[in-house]
Amino acid sequence: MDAKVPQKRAGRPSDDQRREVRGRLAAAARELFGSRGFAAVTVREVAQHAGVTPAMVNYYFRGKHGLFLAVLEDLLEEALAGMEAAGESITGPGGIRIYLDRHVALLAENPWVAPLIYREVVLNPDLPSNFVAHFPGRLFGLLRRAVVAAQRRGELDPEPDADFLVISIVASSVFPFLMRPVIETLTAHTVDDAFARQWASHAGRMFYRGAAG
Amino acid sequence: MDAKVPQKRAGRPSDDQRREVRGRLAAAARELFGSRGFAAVTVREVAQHAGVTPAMVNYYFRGKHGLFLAVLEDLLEEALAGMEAAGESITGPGGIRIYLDRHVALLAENPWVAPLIYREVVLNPDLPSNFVAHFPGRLFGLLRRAVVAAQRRGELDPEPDADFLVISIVASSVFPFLMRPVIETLTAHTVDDAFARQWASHAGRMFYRGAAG
DNA sequence: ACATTAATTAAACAATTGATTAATTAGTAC
DNA sequence: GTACTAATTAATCAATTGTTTAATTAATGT
Repeated sequence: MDAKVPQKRAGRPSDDQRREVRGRLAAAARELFGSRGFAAVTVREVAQHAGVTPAMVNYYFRGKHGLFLAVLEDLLEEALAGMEAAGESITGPGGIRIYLDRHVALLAENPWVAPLIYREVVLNPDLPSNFVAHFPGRLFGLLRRAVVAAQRRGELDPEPDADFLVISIVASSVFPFLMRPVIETLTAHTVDDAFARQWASHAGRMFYRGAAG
Repeated sequence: MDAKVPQKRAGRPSDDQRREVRGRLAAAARELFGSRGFAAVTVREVAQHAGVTPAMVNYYFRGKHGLFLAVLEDLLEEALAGMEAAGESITGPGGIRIYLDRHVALLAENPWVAPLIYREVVLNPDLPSNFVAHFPGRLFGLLRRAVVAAQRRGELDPEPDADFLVISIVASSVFPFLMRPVIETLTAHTVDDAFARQWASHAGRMFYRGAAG
Protein backbone atom coordinates (compact mmCIF):
# COMPACT_ATOMS: atom_id res chain seq x y z
CA MET A 1 0.00 0.00 0.00
CA ASP A 2 2.33 2.76 1.20
CA ALA A 3 5.76 2.90 -0.35
CA LYS A 4 7.50 3.34 2.99
CA VAL A 5 10.69 1.39 2.51
CA PRO A 6 13.38 3.09 4.65
CA GLN A 7 12.30 2.95 8.27
CA LYS A 8 15.31 4.64 9.79
CA ARG A 9 17.63 6.25 7.24
CA ALA A 10 18.79 9.77 7.88
CA GLY A 11 21.97 11.61 7.10
CA ARG A 12 23.19 13.04 3.83
CA PRO A 13 22.33 10.67 0.99
CA SER A 14 24.01 10.51 -2.39
CA ASP A 15 22.96 12.92 -5.11
CA ASP A 16 20.85 10.40 -7.01
CA GLN A 17 19.11 9.48 -3.78
CA ARG A 18 18.17 13.08 -3.13
CA ARG A 19 16.93 13.58 -6.63
CA GLU A 20 14.91 10.43 -6.23
CA VAL A 21 13.12 11.80 -3.19
CA ARG A 22 12.27 15.02 -4.97
CA GLY A 23 11.09 13.09 -7.95
CA ARG A 24 8.98 10.71 -5.89
CA LEU A 25 7.30 13.66 -4.22
CA ALA A 26 6.61 15.31 -7.56
CA ALA A 27 5.22 12.11 -9.01
CA ALA A 28 2.96 11.48 -6.05
CA ALA A 29 1.80 15.08 -6.10
CA ARG A 30 1.01 14.96 -9.79
CA GLU A 31 -1.08 11.87 -9.35
CA LEU A 32 -2.96 13.06 -6.27
CA PHE A 33 -3.45 16.70 -7.28
CA GLY A 34 -4.43 15.49 -10.72
CA SER A 35 -7.20 13.24 -9.58
CA ARG A 36 -8.54 15.24 -6.65
CA GLY A 37 -7.35 18.84 -6.90
CA PHE A 38 -5.28 21.09 -4.69
CA ALA A 39 -7.53 21.61 -1.71
CA ALA A 40 -8.63 18.00 -1.23
CA VAL A 41 -5.10 16.62 -1.00
CA THR A 42 -3.06 16.92 2.20
CA VAL A 43 0.68 17.23 2.49
CA ARG A 44 0.76 14.18 4.73
CA GLU A 45 -0.96 12.21 2.01
CA VAL A 46 1.51 13.18 -0.68
CA ALA A 47 4.43 12.42 1.62
CA GLN A 48 3.02 9.05 2.57
CA HIS A 49 2.48 8.18 -1.08
CA ALA A 50 6.10 9.10 -1.76
CA GLY A 51 7.36 7.19 1.26
CA VAL A 52 8.85 10.21 3.04
CA THR A 53 8.05 12.61 5.84
CA PRO A 54 5.66 15.55 5.38
CA ALA A 55 8.50 17.89 6.31
CA MET A 56 10.27 17.00 3.10
CA VAL A 57 7.62 18.81 1.14
CA ASN A 58 8.69 21.96 2.87
CA TYR A 59 12.34 21.18 2.44
CA TYR A 60 12.18 20.59 -1.30
CA PHE A 61 9.26 22.73 -2.38
CA ARG A 62 8.84 25.39 0.31
CA GLY A 63 5.39 24.18 1.23
CA LYS A 64 2.28 22.75 -0.30
CA HIS A 65 1.72 25.68 -2.61
CA GLY A 66 5.21 25.47 -4.02
CA LEU A 67 4.84 21.77 -4.65
CA PHE A 68 1.61 22.35 -6.47
CA LEU A 69 2.95 25.14 -8.65
CA ALA A 70 6.02 23.13 -9.58
CA VAL A 71 3.93 20.14 -10.57
CA LEU A 72 1.36 22.22 -12.42
CA GLU A 73 3.96 24.16 -14.37
CA ASP A 74 5.71 20.98 -15.50
CA LEU A 75 2.41 19.47 -16.50
CA LEU A 76 1.27 22.43 -18.58
CA GLU A 77 4.62 22.92 -20.20
CA GLU A 78 4.68 19.26 -21.18
CA ALA A 79 1.19 19.35 -22.64
CA LEU A 80 1.76 22.59 -24.55
CA ALA A 81 5.06 21.46 -25.98
CA GLY A 82 3.25 18.57 -27.61
CA MET A 83 0.79 20.93 -29.26
CA GLU A 84 3.32 23.55 -30.31
CA ALA A 85 5.56 20.92 -31.87
CA ALA A 86 2.90 20.60 -34.55
CA GLY A 87 2.69 24.36 -35.00
CA GLU A 88 3.41 24.67 -38.72
CA SER A 89 1.18 21.81 -39.80
CA ILE A 90 -1.65 23.31 -37.75
CA THR A 91 -1.32 26.66 -39.51
CA GLY A 92 -1.16 24.93 -42.90
CA PRO A 93 -3.93 23.44 -45.05
CA GLY A 94 -6.28 21.15 -43.18
CA GLY A 95 -4.63 22.34 -40.00
CA ILE A 96 -7.80 22.78 -37.98
CA ARG A 97 -8.51 19.10 -38.30
CA ILE A 98 -4.93 18.35 -37.24
CA TYR A 99 -5.38 20.58 -34.22
CA LEU A 100 -8.58 18.81 -33.27
CA ASP A 101 -7.01 15.38 -33.58
CA ARG A 102 -3.99 16.33 -31.50
CA HIS A 103 -5.82 18.17 -28.78
CA VAL A 104 -8.49 15.52 -28.40
CA ALA A 105 -5.92 12.73 -28.38
CA LEU A 106 -3.91 14.53 -25.72
CA LEU A 107 -6.92 14.92 -23.47
CA ALA A 108 -8.02 11.34 -24.03
CA GLU A 109 -4.62 10.04 -23.01
CA ASN A 110 -4.56 12.10 -19.80
CA PRO A 111 -8.14 12.19 -18.55
CA TRP A 112 -7.38 14.32 -15.49
CA VAL A 113 -5.73 17.16 -17.41
CA ALA A 114 -8.87 18.98 -18.50
CA PRO A 115 -10.64 19.00 -15.12
CA LEU A 116 -7.39 19.85 -13.33
CA ILE A 117 -6.60 22.83 -15.52
CA TYR A 118 -10.13 24.08 -15.25
CA ARG A 119 -10.37 23.73 -11.50
CA GLU A 120 -6.90 24.90 -10.60
CA VAL A 121 -6.04 27.41 -13.32
CA VAL A 122 -9.22 28.82 -14.78
CA LEU A 123 -11.08 29.05 -11.48
CA ASN A 124 -8.14 29.91 -9.25
CA PRO A 125 -7.76 33.62 -8.53
CA ASP A 126 -4.72 33.03 -6.31
CA LEU A 127 -2.35 31.91 -9.04
CA PRO A 128 0.64 33.97 -10.15
CA SER A 129 -0.99 36.54 -12.37
CA ASN A 130 0.82 35.59 -15.55
CA PHE A 131 -0.19 31.96 -15.17
CA VAL A 132 -3.71 32.23 -16.54
CA ALA A 133 -2.60 34.43 -19.39
CA HIS A 134 0.50 32.42 -20.20
CA PHE A 135 -0.54 28.80 -20.60
CA PRO A 136 -4.06 29.02 -22.01
CA GLY A 137 -2.77 32.02 -23.94
CA ARG A 138 -0.18 30.02 -25.83
CA LEU A 139 -2.74 27.46 -26.90
CA PHE A 140 -5.21 30.18 -27.81
CA GLY A 141 -2.63 32.09 -29.83
CA LEU A 142 -1.56 28.98 -31.71
CA LEU A 143 -5.11 28.14 -32.62
CA ARG A 144 -6.03 31.70 -33.51
CA ARG A 145 -3.26 31.94 -36.07
CA ALA A 146 -4.45 28.67 -37.59
CA VAL A 147 -8.04 29.89 -37.71
CA VAL A 148 -7.17 33.16 -39.42
CA ALA A 149 -5.08 31.29 -41.97
CA ALA A 150 -7.86 28.78 -42.59
CA GLN A 151 -10.35 31.60 -43.04
CA ARG A 152 -8.04 33.26 -45.58
CA ARG A 153 -7.75 29.99 -47.47
CA GLY A 154 -11.53 29.64 -47.43
CA GLU A 155 -11.43 26.42 -45.42
CA LEU A 156 -13.45 27.98 -42.65
CA ASP A 157 -16.42 30.30 -42.85
CA PRO A 158 -14.79 33.75 -43.14
CA GLU A 159 -17.74 35.56 -41.66
CA PRO A 160 -17.54 34.92 -37.90
CA ASP A 161 -15.13 36.70 -35.63
CA ALA A 162 -11.96 34.62 -35.40
CA ASP A 163 -12.25 34.64 -31.61
CA PHE A 164 -15.68 33.04 -31.85
CA LEU A 165 -14.34 30.26 -34.00
CA VAL A 166 -11.42 29.73 -31.67
CA ILE A 167 -13.75 29.44 -28.71
CA SER A 168 -15.95 27.02 -30.61
CA ILE A 169 -13.04 24.82 -31.57
CA VAL A 170 -11.58 24.74 -28.09
CA ALA A 171 -15.03 24.00 -26.73
CA SER A 172 -15.39 21.07 -29.09
CA SER A 173 -12.00 19.74 -28.08
CA VAL A 174 -12.27 20.12 -24.35
CA PHE A 175 -15.90 19.82 -23.39
CA PRO A 176 -16.39 16.05 -23.61
CA PHE A 177 -13.37 15.53 -21.40
CA LEU A 178 -14.58 18.06 -18.88
CA MET A 179 -17.97 16.38 -18.77
CA ARG A 180 -16.85 12.79 -18.88
CA PRO A 181 -18.75 11.68 -15.75
CA VAL A 182 -21.97 13.17 -17.08
CA ILE A 183 -21.57 11.79 -20.57
CA GLU A 184 -20.81 8.32 -19.33
CA THR A 185 -23.80 8.42 -17.02
CA LEU A 186 -26.31 9.76 -19.52
CA THR A 187 -25.24 8.15 -22.79
CA ALA A 188 -24.03 4.75 -23.86
CA HIS A 189 -20.64 6.18 -24.77
CA THR A 190 -17.38 5.72 -22.91
CA VAL A 191 -15.01 8.67 -23.20
CA ASP A 192 -11.88 6.78 -24.25
CA ASP A 193 -9.46 6.77 -27.18
CA ALA A 194 -11.99 5.33 -29.60
CA PHE A 195 -14.53 7.97 -28.60
CA ALA A 196 -11.87 10.63 -29.05
CA ARG A 197 -11.28 9.66 -32.68
CA GLN A 198 -14.99 9.59 -33.47
CA TRP A 199 -15.47 12.88 -31.73
CA ALA A 200 -12.64 14.64 -33.56
CA SER A 201 -14.12 13.48 -36.82
CA HIS A 202 -17.58 14.73 -35.85
CA ALA A 203 -16.25 18.12 -34.77
CA GLY A 204 -14.11 18.46 -37.87
CA ARG A 205 -17.10 17.84 -40.10
CA MET A 206 -19.07 20.52 -38.27
CA PHE A 207 -16.48 23.23 -38.79
CA TYR A 208 -15.52 22.46 -42.35
CA ARG A 209 -18.96 21.76 -43.75
CA GLY A 210 -20.43 24.65 -45.71
CA ALA A 211 -17.17 26.54 -45.95
CA ALA A 212 -16.33 28.04 -49.33
CA GLY A 213 -13.12 26.03 -49.65
CA MET B 1 -20.71 45.40 6.17
CA ASP B 2 -22.14 42.50 8.20
CA ALA B 3 -25.89 42.35 8.54
CA LYS B 4 -25.75 41.79 12.30
CA VAL B 5 -28.82 43.66 13.45
CA PRO B 6 -30.04 41.91 16.64
CA GLN B 7 -27.28 42.07 19.21
CA LYS B 8 -29.09 40.29 22.03
CA ARG B 9 -32.34 38.65 20.96
CA ALA B 10 -32.97 35.11 22.06
CA GLY B 11 -36.12 33.23 22.91
CA ARG B 12 -38.78 31.90 20.66
CA PRO B 13 -39.44 34.37 17.85
CA SER B 14 -42.56 34.65 15.74
CA ASP B 15 -42.98 32.34 12.76
CA ASP B 16 -42.07 34.96 10.18
CA GLN B 17 -38.97 35.79 12.16
CA ARG B 18 -37.86 32.19 12.13
CA ARG B 19 -38.51 31.84 8.44
CA GLU B 20 -36.51 35.00 7.92
CA VAL B 21 -33.46 33.51 9.61
CA ARG B 22 -33.66 30.35 7.53
CA GLY B 23 -34.07 32.42 4.42
CA ARG B 24 -31.20 34.72 5.26
CA LEU B 25 -28.95 31.72 5.76
CA ALA B 26 -30.03 30.21 2.46
CA ALA B 27 -29.50 33.47 0.63
CA ALA B 28 -26.06 34.02 2.09
CA ALA B 29 -25.12 30.42 1.34
CA ARG B 30 -26.27 30.69 -2.25
CA GLU B 31 -24.19 33.78 -2.80
CA LEU B 32 -21.06 32.47 -1.10
CA PHE B 33 -21.17 28.89 -2.35
CA GLY B 34 -22.02 30.24 -5.76
CA SER B 35 -19.02 32.48 -6.06
CA ARG B 36 -16.43 30.37 -4.28
CA GLY B 37 -17.61 26.78 -4.05
CA PHE B 38 -18.36 24.42 -1.19
CA ALA B 39 -14.93 23.80 0.27
CA ALA B 40 -13.69 27.39 0.27
CA VAL B 41 -16.63 28.75 2.27
CA THR B 42 -16.80 28.31 6.05
CA VAL B 43 -19.91 27.94 8.14
CA ARG B 44 -18.83 30.90 10.25
CA GLU B 45 -18.67 32.98 7.12
CA VAL B 46 -22.15 32.11 5.96
CA ALA B 47 -23.55 32.76 9.43
CA GLN B 48 -21.81 36.10 9.69
CA HIS B 49 -23.14 37.11 6.29
CA ALA B 50 -26.63 36.20 7.46
CA GLY B 51 -26.20 37.97 10.79
CA VAL B 52 -26.65 34.88 12.96
CA THR B 53 -24.61 32.37 14.91
CA PRO B 54 -22.81 29.45 13.21
CA ALA B 55 -24.84 27.07 15.34
CA MET B 56 -27.97 28.07 13.44
CA VAL B 57 -26.64 26.35 10.37
CA ASN B 58 -26.78 23.11 12.26
CA TYR B 59 -30.14 23.91 13.75
CA TYR B 60 -31.84 24.65 10.44
CA PHE B 61 -29.86 22.58 7.96
CA ARG B 62 -28.19 19.82 9.99
CA GLY B 63 -24.73 21.02 9.12
CA LYS B 64 -22.77 22.53 6.30
CA HIS B 65 -23.47 19.71 3.91
CA GLY B 66 -27.19 19.93 4.42
CA LEU B 67 -27.14 23.65 3.84
CA PHE B 68 -25.24 23.17 0.64
CA LEU B 69 -27.52 20.47 -0.69
CA ALA B 70 -30.63 22.50 0.09
CA VAL B 71 -29.27 25.53 -1.69
CA LEU B 72 -27.98 23.54 -4.64
CA GLU B 73 -31.23 21.68 -5.11
CA ASP B 74 -33.27 24.88 -5.11
CA LEU B 75 -30.88 26.46 -7.55
CA LEU B 76 -30.93 23.59 -10.03
CA GLU B 77 -34.68 23.14 -9.82
CA GLU B 78 -35.15 26.84 -10.48
CA ALA B 79 -32.85 26.85 -13.49
CA LEU B 80 -34.33 23.69 -14.98
CA ALA B 81 -37.90 24.85 -14.56
CA GLY B 82 -37.11 27.82 -16.75
CA MET B 83 -35.81 25.57 -19.48
CA GLU B 84 -38.54 22.96 -19.27
CA ALA B 85 -41.23 25.62 -19.41
CA ALA B 86 -40.23 26.11 -23.05
CA GLY B 87 -40.33 22.38 -23.68
CA GLU B 88 -42.81 22.24 -26.57
CA SER B 89 -41.35 25.14 -28.49
CA ILE B 90 -37.90 23.57 -28.18
CA THR B 91 -39.10 20.32 -29.69
CA GLY B 92 -40.88 22.21 -32.48
CA PRO B 93 -39.51 23.82 -35.65
CA GLY B 94 -36.52 26.05 -35.07
CA GLY B 95 -36.40 24.69 -31.55
CA ILE B 96 -32.66 24.19 -31.39
CA ARG B 97 -32.14 27.89 -31.83
CA ILE B 98 -34.74 28.55 -29.14
CA TYR B 99 -32.87 26.18 -26.83
CA LEU B 100 -29.61 27.95 -27.50
CA ASP B 101 -31.09 31.37 -26.86
CA ARG B 102 -32.71 30.30 -23.60
CA HIS B 103 -29.78 28.37 -22.22
CA VAL B 104 -27.25 31.03 -23.09
CA ALA B 105 -29.43 33.79 -21.68
CA LEU B 106 -29.90 31.83 -18.45
CA LEU B 107 -26.17 31.38 -18.02
CA ALA B 108 -25.43 35.00 -18.88
CA GLU B 109 -27.88 36.22 -16.25
CA ASN B 110 -26.37 34.03 -13.54
CA PRO B 111 -22.65 33.93 -14.23
CA TRP B 112 -21.82 31.65 -11.30
CA VAL B 113 -24.24 28.88 -12.26
CA ALA B 114 -22.08 27.14 -14.83
CA PRO B 115 -18.88 27.00 -12.76
CA LEU B 116 -20.83 26.03 -9.66
CA ILE B 117 -22.63 23.13 -11.30
CA TYR B 118 -19.43 21.92 -12.86
CA ARG B 119 -17.37 22.09 -9.70
CA GLU B 120 -19.95 20.84 -7.26
CA VAL B 121 -22.07 18.47 -9.29
CA VAL B 122 -20.05 17.14 -12.20
CA LEU B 123 -16.80 16.79 -10.26
CA ASN B 124 -18.26 15.80 -6.92
CA PRO B 125 -18.30 12.07 -6.26
CA ASP B 126 -19.85 12.52 -2.80
CA LEU B 127 -23.23 13.75 -3.96
CA PRO B 128 -26.40 11.69 -3.53
CA SER B 129 -26.11 9.25 -6.38
CA ASN B 130 -29.25 10.32 -8.20
CA PHE B 131 -28.13 13.94 -8.21
CA VAL B 132 -25.75 13.75 -11.14
CA ALA B 133 -28.14 11.67 -13.18
CA HIS B 134 -31.20 13.70 -12.28
CA PHE B 135 -30.46 17.34 -12.98
CA PRO B 136 -28.10 17.22 -15.94
CA GLY B 137 -30.21 14.28 -17.10
CA ARG B 138 -33.38 16.34 -17.38
CA LEU B 139 -31.64 18.96 -19.48
CA PHE B 140 -29.98 16.31 -21.58
CA GLY B 141 -33.25 14.48 -22.15
CA LEU B 142 -35.08 17.64 -23.14
CA LEU B 143 -32.43 18.58 -25.64
CA ARG B 144 -32.10 15.07 -27.02
CA ARG B 145 -35.78 14.91 -27.88
CA ALA B 146 -35.45 18.25 -29.65
CA VAL B 147 -32.40 17.09 -31.59
CA VAL B 148 -34.04 13.89 -32.78
CA ALA B 149 -37.10 15.84 -33.89
CA ALA B 150 -34.96 18.41 -35.69
CA GLN B 151 -33.04 15.65 -37.43
CA ARG B 152 -36.32 14.07 -38.57
CA ARG B 153 -37.46 17.43 -39.94
CA GLY B 154 -34.14 17.83 -41.74
CA GLU B 155 -33.20 20.96 -39.79
CA LEU B 156 -30.09 19.28 -38.45
CA ASP B 157 -27.65 17.00 -40.22
CA PRO B 158 -29.26 13.56 -39.81
CA GLU B 159 -25.99 11.69 -40.05
CA PRO B 160 -24.28 12.18 -36.66
CA ASP B 161 -25.29 10.27 -33.58
CA ALA B 162 -27.91 12.29 -31.72
CA ASP B 163 -25.79 12.11 -28.56
CA PHE B 164 -22.90 13.75 -30.39
CA LEU B 165 -25.10 16.62 -31.49
CA VAL B 166 -26.48 17.01 -27.99
CA ILE B 167 -22.99 17.18 -26.54
CA SER B 168 -21.98 19.73 -29.18
CA ILE B 169 -24.97 21.92 -28.49
CA VAL B 170 -24.51 21.82 -24.73
CA ALA B 171 -20.83 22.55 -25.22
CA SER B 172 -21.65 25.59 -27.32
CA SER B 173 -24.10 26.83 -24.72
CA VAL B 174 -22.02 26.29 -21.63
CA PHE B 175 -18.38 26.58 -22.57
CA PRO B 176 -18.02 30.36 -22.84
CA PHE B 177 -19.55 30.75 -19.40
CA LEU B 178 -17.28 28.13 -17.93
CA MET B 179 -14.27 29.84 -19.44
CA ARG B 180 -15.25 33.42 -18.80
CA PRO B 181 -12.03 34.41 -16.99
CA VAL B 182 -9.91 33.02 -19.79
CA ILE B 183 -11.97 34.55 -22.57
CA GLU B 184 -11.97 37.96 -20.95
CA THR B 185 -8.22 37.78 -20.43
CA LEU B 186 -7.31 36.58 -23.89
CA THR B 187 -9.82 38.33 -26.15
CA ALA B 188 -11.37 41.76 -26.33
CA HIS B 189 -14.79 40.33 -25.51
CA THR B 190 -16.72 40.67 -22.27
CA VAL B 191 -18.94 37.71 -21.48
CA ASP B 192 -22.15 39.61 -20.77
CA ASP B 193 -25.70 39.73 -22.12
CA ALA B 194 -24.67 41.28 -25.43
CA PHE B 195 -22.01 38.65 -25.90
CA ALA B 196 -24.58 35.98 -25.10
CA ARG B 197 -26.87 37.10 -27.93
CA GLN B 198 -24.04 37.25 -30.43
CA TRP B 199 -22.80 33.89 -29.30
CA ALA B 200 -26.17 32.17 -29.56
CA SER B 201 -26.48 33.51 -33.09
CA HIS B 202 -23.02 32.25 -33.99
CA ALA B 203 -23.66 28.80 -32.56
CA GLY B 204 -27.07 28.57 -34.20
CA ARG B 205 -25.56 29.32 -37.59
CA MET B 206 -22.99 26.61 -37.08
CA PHE B 207 -25.53 23.89 -36.38
CA TYR B 208 -28.11 24.80 -38.98
CA ARG B 209 -25.78 25.59 -41.84
CA GLY B 210 -25.51 22.82 -44.39
CA ALA B 211 -28.49 20.91 -43.08
CA ALA B 212 -30.91 19.59 -45.68
CA GLY B 213 -33.82 21.57 -44.26
C1' DA C 1 -49.78 33.20 36.15
C1' DC C 2 -47.19 29.21 34.87
C1' DA C 3 -45.14 25.46 32.83
C1' DT C 4 -43.64 24.30 28.23
C1' DT C 5 -41.30 24.70 24.16
C1' DA C 6 -38.63 26.45 20.46
C1' DA C 7 -35.08 29.59 18.93
C1' DT C 8 -30.73 31.60 19.87
C1' DT C 9 -26.22 32.49 21.90
C1' DA C 10 -21.60 32.05 23.65
C1' DA C 11 -18.24 28.97 24.61
C1' DA C 12 -15.80 25.07 23.95
C1' DC C 13 -14.52 20.51 21.68
C1' DA C 14 -12.29 17.50 18.62
C1' DA C 15 -10.26 16.78 14.45
C1' DT C 16 -7.44 18.21 10.67
C1' DT C 17 -3.76 20.53 8.48
C1' DG C 18 0.26 23.20 6.90
C1' DA C 19 4.28 24.41 8.86
C1' DT C 20 8.22 24.60 12.12
C1' DT C 21 11.92 22.98 15.10
C1' DA C 22 15.47 20.54 17.36
C1' DA C 23 17.81 16.50 17.14
C1' DT C 24 20.06 12.84 14.36
C1' DT C 25 22.53 10.74 10.77
C1' DA C 26 25.67 10.11 7.07
C1' DG C 27 28.33 11.63 3.42
C1' DT C 28 32.31 15.22 2.10
C1' DA C 29 36.40 17.99 2.43
C1' DC C 30 40.69 18.84 4.36
C1' DG D 1 40.15 11.32 11.73
C1' DT D 2 37.89 15.58 12.56
C1' DA D 3 35.00 19.37 11.37
C1' DC D 4 31.37 20.55 8.40
C1' DT D 5 27.30 20.26 5.85
C1' DA D 6 23.05 18.64 3.98
C1' DA D 7 19.21 15.46 4.29
C1' DT D 8 15.83 13.32 7.15
C1' DT D 9 12.93 12.28 11.13
C1' DA D 10 9.83 12.64 15.03
C1' DA D 11 7.45 15.66 17.62
C1' DT D 12 5.05 19.72 18.13
C1' DC D 13 2.82 24.24 17.07
C1' DA D 14 -0.65 27.26 15.74
C1' DA D 15 -4.50 28.08 13.16
C1' DT D 16 -8.81 26.74 11.14
C1' DT D 17 -13.16 24.38 10.93
C1' DG D 18 -17.47 21.76 11.54
C1' DT D 19 -20.02 20.58 15.28
C1' DT D 20 -21.82 20.17 20.02
C1' DT D 21 -23.47 21.64 24.50
C1' DA D 22 -25.40 24.01 28.25
C1' DA D 23 -27.48 28.06 29.37
C1' DT D 24 -30.74 31.85 28.17
C1' DT D 25 -34.62 34.10 26.44
C1' DA D 26 -39.18 34.91 24.80
C1' DA D 27 -43.48 33.43 22.73
C1' DT D 28 -47.49 29.97 23.47
C1' DG D 29 -51.05 27.23 25.44
C1' DT D 30 -53.85 26.46 29.36
